[in-house]
Amino acid sequence: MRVTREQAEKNRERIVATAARLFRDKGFDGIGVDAIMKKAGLTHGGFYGHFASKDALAAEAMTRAIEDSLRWQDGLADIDELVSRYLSAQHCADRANGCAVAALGGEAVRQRPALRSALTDGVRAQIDRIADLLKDGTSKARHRRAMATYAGMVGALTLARAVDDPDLAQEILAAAREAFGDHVATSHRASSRR
Amino acid sequence: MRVTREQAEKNRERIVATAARLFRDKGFDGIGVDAIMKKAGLTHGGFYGHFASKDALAAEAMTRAIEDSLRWQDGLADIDELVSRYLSAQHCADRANGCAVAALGGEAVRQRPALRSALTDGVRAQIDRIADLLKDGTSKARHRRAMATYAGMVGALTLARAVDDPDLAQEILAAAREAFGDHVATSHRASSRR
DNA sequence: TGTACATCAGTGAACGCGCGTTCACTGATGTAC
DNA sequence: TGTACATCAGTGAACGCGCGTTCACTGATGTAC
Repeated sequence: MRVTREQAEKNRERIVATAARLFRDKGFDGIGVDAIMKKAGLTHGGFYGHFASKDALAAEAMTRAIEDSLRWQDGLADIDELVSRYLSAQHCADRANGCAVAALGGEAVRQRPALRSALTDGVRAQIDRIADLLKDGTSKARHRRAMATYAGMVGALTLARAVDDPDLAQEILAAAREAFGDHVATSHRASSRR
Repeated sequence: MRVTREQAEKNRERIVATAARLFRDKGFDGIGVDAIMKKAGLTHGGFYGHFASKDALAAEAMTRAIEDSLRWQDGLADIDELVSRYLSAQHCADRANGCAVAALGGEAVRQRPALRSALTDGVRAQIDRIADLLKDGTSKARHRRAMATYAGMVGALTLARAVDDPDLAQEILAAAREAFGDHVATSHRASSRR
């Protein structure tokens, strides 16, 4: 049954937002069009009125997921707080609403160019944001440290989620929080001056 | 046609070894039983004479992949060399023969317990190995630094592979090599003494 | 050592299910007068 | 503003392909005598 244009647009939005969460939670191959549409409160048949293919939705969903993962950091002015939140038990447990790069980075290599491009934009944006929070050094040096810090964050989250022992997971998160918090960002600077 | 028991055992081995490489290259959902058997020089029908299911093979292949990814480090006595090799352009390009944790860590959450358990063993072994290469500090402190270093390595490799810009990928690898090489392992120690 | 039979590793056709995609249809919305 | 018709968002059945799994069969290996 037909629906207002406004409502149709809202539906489309909801599909993208739902997919952005479900893909992060279950992976691109782990969730189907049918399940996404059902979760969005629609039936699968209408899908192709909104998107050319599942891949096309995946690319849009990745863009959305990247936006989501950056948004929670808005207003954070402290690298230590950023790192603590990123490496929190909460973020570790909540794949669906967490960092898209950590959740989908490993699968992205095999996805469409548009999707990889969206992810790359997200990586760049995240590196810039971390670099902005590092106070000392040239822009170039801060970006270098930001890349290493971001790598540490993504890796620690990936490891903590992959491992089947909750204690080990917590140890990894704690070790990374200590290593990549601001006091070490400082020591990185010191070492790169050597 | 029947084959020597010895040959059958070799075939089984080859299936596991092939799968260990193909899964790392294409992901668990990205490669089928048919393709694995073909690559191993057999036909798919014989598969279930060797394994109970694709999942069962995946668990064995993960164990094998973990062993592979640890073996190339044998004889390395220098943390800097370990980090350099792990974060080399070569390792970045060669998913199939590289670190199983970086290649499959993101998908492991959704796999069988046996597979996750194999991966967890691998993570522990890798952390121990890095800790052994760090010369100063208590065992506990070295393990803490090893976890952060390993996280940085896995994250940097994941990011470099995920991104669609080769220049950015190289920058990330270079930044991580600088940050997680031994001179910074030293500065980590310094900072944890603060 | 040689022979006869049982075993069983590997083959390839076939099955069945899941999932991406298509399509005829419905009925509410949008529009022309 | 009201009426008549065209449009089209969403529905649900159906299609077709890929893939994990099964199975009857083959013929070489393994074994009993």
